[in-house]
Formats: sequence, C-alpha cells, structure tokens
Amino acid sequence: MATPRSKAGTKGVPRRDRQQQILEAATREFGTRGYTAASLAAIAAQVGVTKTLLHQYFGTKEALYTACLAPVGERILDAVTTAMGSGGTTGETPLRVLNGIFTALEGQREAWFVLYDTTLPAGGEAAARAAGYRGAIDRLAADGTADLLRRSGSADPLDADALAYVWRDVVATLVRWWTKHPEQSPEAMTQRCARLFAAAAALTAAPGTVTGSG
Amino acid sequence: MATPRSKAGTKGVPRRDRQQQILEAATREFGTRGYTAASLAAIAAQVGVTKTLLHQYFGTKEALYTACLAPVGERILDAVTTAMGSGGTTGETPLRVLNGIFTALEGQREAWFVLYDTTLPAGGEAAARAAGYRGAIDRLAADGTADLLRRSGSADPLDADALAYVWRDVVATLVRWWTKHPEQSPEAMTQRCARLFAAAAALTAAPGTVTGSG
DNA sequence: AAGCGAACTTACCAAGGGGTAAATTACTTA
DNA sequence: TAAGTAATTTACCCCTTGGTAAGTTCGCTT
Repeated sequence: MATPRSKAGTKGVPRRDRQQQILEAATREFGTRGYTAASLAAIAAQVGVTKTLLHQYFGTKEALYTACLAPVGERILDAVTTAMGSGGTTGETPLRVLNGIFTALEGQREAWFVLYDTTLPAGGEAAARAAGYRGAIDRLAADGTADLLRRSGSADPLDADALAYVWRDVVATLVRWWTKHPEQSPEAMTQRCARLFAAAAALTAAPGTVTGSG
Repeated sequence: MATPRSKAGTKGVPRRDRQQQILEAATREFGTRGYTAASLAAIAAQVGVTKTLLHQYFGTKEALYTACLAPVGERILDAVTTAMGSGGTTGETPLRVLNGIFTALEGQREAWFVLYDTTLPAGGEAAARAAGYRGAIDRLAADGTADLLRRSGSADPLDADALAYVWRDVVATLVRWWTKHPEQSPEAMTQRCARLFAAAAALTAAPGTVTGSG
C-alpha cells in the first residue's frame, strides 16, 4: 500500500449516518451562530468532512437549514400541543409548556434557536417554513396569553400582542440560560422556573403599582 | 464649468456633521442587523457617502462600532442609575427603570441592540467595552432581582442569575416590540408594561402551582 | 491666480463565503 | 481481476466584505 496521494475516497461511513452527523452539527452551528453567521465550512469541519459533501447531500445552505428545521419544528410543536391540551389548572399551563419544551430540547438545546432564527434571508423558503412552525406555536400560546389578559381586565389587542411577544421571548431566554448551564436537567429547569414565577409574583404584589390606563 | 469627470471633492459638509450622520446611520444598522451582519457599504450608502470615508473618519469596523457604543452605553447607564436611585416603593422600581430606558431610547430605539449585540467578535475590544457597560447595568439590576428572590424565599444563587438574565431579556424584548410599533410613545409603553405586569400577576395568583424544590 | 488643506472618491487587494465540475479512493460483485 | 458504484476530496469560480493607497474636487487664503 503506497502512500495515498489524495485523502479522497470513502471513509466507511454510510450516507445515512453521515447525513445524521451533518444535521446535528448544522443544528448546533445554526442554533448558536444564527443562519447568516453560520459557515458551511465550519459545519463540515466539525463533522470532519468537506464543504462539498454538504452540498452533495443537502444542496444549498438554505436547504440544509430547512433539513435541520423540520424535526425541531415538529418536536417543539408536539410538545407545546400536548402540554396545552392536557387538562389541569390554567395556572399550571405555562409551567407544563416549559417542561414540555425543556424535555423536547434535551440533548440538543440550541435547536430552539434554529426555529427562532432572526437572521434568515427574508422572502426565502427557509424563512417561510420557519414562520409556519412559529405561527402554529404562537397561535397556541396566544390562547393562553389572551385568557390571562381577559382575566386581568385589559381588552387592548396591542396588549395581547405584546404579552404573547414577551412570553415567547421569555421562553427563548430561559432556553438560552439553560444552554449556558449544561448540567441542569429539564426537571430542574422547570422547578427553577416555578420559583422564578413565584418571585415575579412577589413583585406585583407590592403596593403602589402605576397602573394608569392611557 | 465642464462636466465633472469625478464625483470626488468636498460636498460642503463639515467633518463633525458628517461624523454625526455616520454615527446615527451606523447605530441604526448595527442595532437592526447586528455587528456581524452589518455592512459598512450599507451604512455609507445611507449617508450618501463612500465606504472609504467611514474608514478615514473612524478607522476599522470595530472602531466605528465602539464609537456608536459609547453614547448609548452612557445614556442607558445613566437612565437606569437615576431610576433605581430615586426612592419610592420597591414595587415601582421596575416600571421606573423601564420608563427611564424608554425615554432615553426615544428617537433611536435600535440603539439598545448595539449595547446588547450578541454577534460581536469574541475577544475583541468592542466586545470588552460593551461587556463593561452591560456589567455596570447588570450589577444595578442584580440588586433588584436579588431583593425579589430574598422576599420570595429562594436563596439559590443560580436562581438569582437566571432571574437577572430573564429580566434583562424581558427589557430587550419590550424594546424590540417597541421598535415594531413606532407610533407608541415612551409613556404609553410604560403604562402598557404596567398592565402586562398586572396580567402576569393574575397568572401566579392561580392555585396549584408546582413549586417543588429539587 | 497660485497654492493649500479639507472633503471625498476611484481603483485596487486579500480573505472568506456559497457553490459546482471533475477527479480520486475504496468497497463490492461478477 | 476487472468493472461498477458509493463516498469523498481537489481545484476551481464568483461575489461580497473589510481595508488601503492614491488621486480628485472644492473652497479659502495670500
């Protein structure tokens, strides 16, 4: 066996496995850096492979992103749907949703940010698909937040929009905090959230709130 | 006067004014697209000038960013400091802080995201300076959140970290929502936040919360 | 009018990104 | 052992981006 002049040729990794490896690395890269800043070369390097292989297996960068998006979207959507579907006190719902999300995300927490990537090329198909998943999830969440506002006496539609917006980003923030504390289990996160909610309640319980109404 | 063959030459705009124009455009661009995705050419085009002029007036991209950062950092830091300094019920403090931030940001709301840009090149000087401002602000906020947790009975330092983290991102989210609703005045925003707080309180007031303690 | 400095551009370079065509290597099968 | 096919790389192309060097135009002064 003479010294191979080129490193080309099979490495004994079947296509399916390689695709899976690539998808995982890509999800990590897209999730941490965002679509625009993510580099195909970096993803390829993580897998120990060349940029070209990504193109041959998945096509364009946007197609690769889409391939990462689908499973994440399904998983999160499922988690939220079942969490909101199962009966129980309304007060428990947000924590159930969080718990569902944490559980669905365990093992690949950055995946969340693939779904909520803000750097997608506007007008592209990737953005459209991501918006599709987010829309479905947001519709579920909107029910909950609208319910909250009704009970608290506000009928302003902008209030509803803002509250849904904030809630969604709170979830994102909690997930981001979680990615920075890898040792935390999903259950531990859920319980921590419960404590944080309680602390927030202590705030609004204080007297003299400035609840002017325009 | 023959047709000028080149568009070079002075346009009658003194250096100081031009620098100001550039800083405003750059702040907008950095704030909306993020440092990495922001393009010097795009900034220059907004001002009606060439990329090269930016370099001559501010140096590298990172230096231009730093020039944008300083005034924003000072303003936000000032706003938060005075909002937390002035006495009053503790329950009012978060709203006072928000009001201070909204007021400080009016006229250039995207500026917030210059301060909290996540795409800065790690290890660079820009990142260091931004971290400096954020650190000062976060220390102020940490006092408030720690106080909250103490009152709610949790002594876990990670809880404190998470709460401060969430609070900061809630502010960011509210600012982002605000940028999408340009017609809203700072005062209107503050009052809306008050209503949202009340709605959130309605949540935690519900029975059967899962307050397990690991 | 000649000169000078401030304001500004044209023309360029190197690096990095996405993307493609054409090899190259290795495993399997006849 | 020769052929075929799957897996993978090499060597490109083109575009954008940050960055630099060398002009070019204008207005003011002497």
